[in-house]
Amino acid sequence: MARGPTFFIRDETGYPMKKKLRDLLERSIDTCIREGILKECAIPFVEVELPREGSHGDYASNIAMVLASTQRENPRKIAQRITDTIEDPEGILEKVEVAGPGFINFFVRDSLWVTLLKEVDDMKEHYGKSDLGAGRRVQVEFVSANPTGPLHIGHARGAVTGDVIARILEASGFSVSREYYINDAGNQMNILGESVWHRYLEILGEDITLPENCYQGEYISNIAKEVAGKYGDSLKSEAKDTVFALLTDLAAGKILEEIKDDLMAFGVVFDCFFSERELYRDNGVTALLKELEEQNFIYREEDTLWFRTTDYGDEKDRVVVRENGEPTYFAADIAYHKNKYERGFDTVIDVWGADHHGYIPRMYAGIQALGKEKEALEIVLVQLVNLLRSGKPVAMSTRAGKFVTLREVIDEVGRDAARFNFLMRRSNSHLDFDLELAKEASSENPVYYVQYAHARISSIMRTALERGYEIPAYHDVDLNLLILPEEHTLVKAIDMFPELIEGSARTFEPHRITFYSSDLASIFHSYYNKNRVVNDDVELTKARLFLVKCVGIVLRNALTLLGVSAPERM
RNA sequence: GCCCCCGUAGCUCAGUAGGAUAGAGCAACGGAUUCCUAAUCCGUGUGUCGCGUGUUCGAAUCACGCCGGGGGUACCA
Repeated sequence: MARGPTFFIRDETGYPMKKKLRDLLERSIDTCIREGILKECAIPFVEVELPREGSHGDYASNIAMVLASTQRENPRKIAQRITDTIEDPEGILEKVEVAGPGFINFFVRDSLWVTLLKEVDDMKEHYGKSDLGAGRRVQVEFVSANPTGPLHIGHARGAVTGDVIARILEASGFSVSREYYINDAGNQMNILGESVWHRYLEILGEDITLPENCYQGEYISNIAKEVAGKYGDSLKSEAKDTVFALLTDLAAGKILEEIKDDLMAFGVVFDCFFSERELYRDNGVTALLKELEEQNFIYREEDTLWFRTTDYGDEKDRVVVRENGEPTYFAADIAYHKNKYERGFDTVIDVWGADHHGYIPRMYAGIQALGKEKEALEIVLVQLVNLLRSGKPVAMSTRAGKFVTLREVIDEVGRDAARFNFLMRRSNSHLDFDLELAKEASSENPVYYVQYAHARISSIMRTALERGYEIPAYHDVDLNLLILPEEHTLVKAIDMFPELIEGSARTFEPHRITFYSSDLASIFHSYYNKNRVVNDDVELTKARLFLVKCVGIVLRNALTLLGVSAPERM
């Protein structure tokens, strides 16, 4: 389970049926206490869950077992007392049973299931959304790759993960800003300019040996060509400092534009690209460090400035200004986060590659020195990707400029398949990304499995229209005709969608949506193969059309959250 | 050495807030299409949930200790 439980007030939502049952239980317990059937106590959070086993009812609660210790009483007895006291004025329940060590199992009346679909029909593309975030301002910062080369596949997973977290939070009622931090102030930028310089000389016919630390990719030569085309050999006579700065800016600008294009093609759009250079404007970083030094978060050792990160659980203190007077990346990062909070974000989410996990303690130290609570920062780690082709590792070397770019992945496997495949694992675990598998249009590729379910539903709707049916709304149909167990299974799955999103939002776990969409598609495909939606019975057809329409809405909503298209035909 | 992540079926992985008899896909084998899309479905097996101790009514899940894999341990970014 990831971080972030303090993000929400706990039981604010819950999907409709669970909420109803929770209310019944809470009222019953309350009554028991008032009438002396149970001892006085604080009522804990009442959990209602979906039992694995069908014979355990539609829903179950463990509340009696939770109460057992404070009540000093056999949980089965407590369960029985609560059960006996339950009032069910709406007539939700078929029956209630006490089972096992003290579970309370609820069997919901058949006719009630289908009423849950009204919400789906009413809300349509908004079904599943909530107002949990209550408009709180959240920033998600992700990708943030140096503008020294095109995005490669290693960046892709972070890009999708951050993007979908942002989408999920938006759907949960947060006001979300997506941000890309451009590290354009460090030494790597000078090397970028230098790299272009050497290629420029090469194009002008000089023999060069590229220094080992320079970027070697072909894109550098392409930029150099443009430079040569524009300036001819005039740059050779300019002062080197000026030329390097010019080349750096020019290259970084070009590369950044390319990065933006690639991200756009990947369905990832940022609200803000924040330049590290901004932080240094008006001596911003220096001023902040001085302030922190006065507050004793920072101490001086000869020419070096150290931050007391050990005060916040870090292994050792960290340098913020080097002996040579250059601030470290960490120094800029403190200033950057200060800037984030000054812009009014209540919570800031950093999506990092897992190889940066060692920076977590110092970042938390940083924001606490700024006077923020730990809760104001959430760090989501995304594990690295193993790129494969037909099961074999694809060798990559960033230094030599040999890597598979994001653009190439999108071109080869497609945006939908790429995105979906990156979300098929928890961010926390390593991901094998197989290019051949990802572009295969078959049952091996879950993205098509889900999309196919959606396309199939669209097809059913087309057939129905051809045969003179209208796509029914909730009040047009007799939902009591939906009596099959698999129809109830579908309704239950649809019903849990809002809570699923809530869980994903709370834990920053986009993969839950991926798994859910596969599950729902599976239930639907099975239902489809077993039963005819458009059949000889007009009323039954209408009822099933409505059900299937709801499935389609939820599939579409789930795919939309993943940034994956929901095709009408395939 | 220290820190973080991972360890669940032959393989890749889920496991929703500690719940009842542990799940899916793939792989293997056998079946399903007069009719809404076969990119689909149905059936057949598999587990010391890495090992151990503890916490409690109850542990894959929490705590501690081991074992194995990966990553991090810069005045690099």
